[in-house]
Amino acid sequence: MRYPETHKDRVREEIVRAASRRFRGGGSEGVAIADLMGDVNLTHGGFYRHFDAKEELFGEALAEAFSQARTTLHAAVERADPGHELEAIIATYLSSKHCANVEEGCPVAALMTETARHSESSRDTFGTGIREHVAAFARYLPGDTRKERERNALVLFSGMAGALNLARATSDPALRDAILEASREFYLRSFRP
Amino acid sequence: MRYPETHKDRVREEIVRAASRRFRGGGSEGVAIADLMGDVNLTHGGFYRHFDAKEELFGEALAEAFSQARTTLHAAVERADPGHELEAIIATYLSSKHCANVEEGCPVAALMTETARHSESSRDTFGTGIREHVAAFARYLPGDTRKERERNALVLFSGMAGALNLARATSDPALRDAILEASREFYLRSFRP
DNA sequence: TGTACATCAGTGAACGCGCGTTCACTGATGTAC
DNA sequence: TGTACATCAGTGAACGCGCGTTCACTGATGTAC
Repeated sequence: MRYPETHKDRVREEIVRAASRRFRGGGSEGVAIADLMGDVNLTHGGFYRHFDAKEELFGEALAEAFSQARTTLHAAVERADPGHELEAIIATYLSSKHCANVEEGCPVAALMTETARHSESSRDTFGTGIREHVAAFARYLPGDTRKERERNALVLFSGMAGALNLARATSDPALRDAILEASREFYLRSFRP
Repeated sequence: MRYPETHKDRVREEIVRAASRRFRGGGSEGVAIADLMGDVNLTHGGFYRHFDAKEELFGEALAEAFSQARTTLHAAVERADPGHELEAIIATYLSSKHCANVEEGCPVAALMTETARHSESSRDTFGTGIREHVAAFARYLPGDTRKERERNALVLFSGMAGALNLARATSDPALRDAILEASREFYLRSFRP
């Protein structure tokens, strides 16, 4: 059957979005192409009308995840009272909700380790994502120069990603909440102007 | 051929040590049993004389990695001048050497994300490892009560693990060193009594 | 003391399964004439 | 206006490979008699 002109692009985007969620949840190796295509009600054979290889999709899914993460944090900042943006960033990132939602959460936390084993192109996407992320949120961190604020942003985001991962790795809910709360308090105290 | 009485135990330990390195380097899925057995000059068939399944080995390798990590940090603390133990811990953990040596490094940094997808037994091993680690090093952190010192230890180790992972994920050596140095400085400043 | 048998770590072929990738085919619609 | 052909997203069978796991076998040494 013949499809409307916009059809192919829309399907492609749907695949990328589905992959972006799935990969964050289970890693690239943990998700089969047939599963991904099933998410958008197609069969595995059609995959190669849209992508040359699974690895190509991984890179695009990574970029999509960074974009989503940025949108989420931006929204939190927008909702915050003026002067309390940093609190909003920390509270959002280290929330129980973010902890429970790997699939819709930060790609750095979810894919930090495994991206090292992917193609150079995917690693570049990861590096770009981080630089953009830091550039976008450095203004809410203390520091006299932009460079200093960006260094602080790197420390904050890498530290929070570690805390989030550790919280996710523990099976004891009490310990999980303790990690999140202790980290929220610590980073807020450390970086509040 | 018949082997000395201690033979089987020694081989088993060698497999666990090899696996402990390999799994940290490439994750469980990234390493085949034939590779592991090759590391100790055996073939894959013999594996099941020592373990019921690959997952059993993963758990033991994880425990071995925690033990190694603890030994390394203890040694660093022992070498430090009295009163400078925390500096030694931070400098060792966030060193370029640790960053470059995934295989011999911290299992939390290397396997945090993927352990969530393993057996309950392996996840328990991970949780126990973290609790022991925190209990062992909390005394070098500030805090009026043991509980407070342990909370600080959780924040410190999760934060450092995040920084180490981010450094490892970036392909740009300058950015990598910047992350490590900024984090060393930050955590030292934050936790020095 | 010598002989037959048991033991058991290790070998390597084989099995089975999952999964990435390929490919011949489908069928609805657009286009050429 | 009608007819033959081209297009191309999607289908599902098939291929090939890696790898976890199984299994019959090996062969050196210990043990029973």
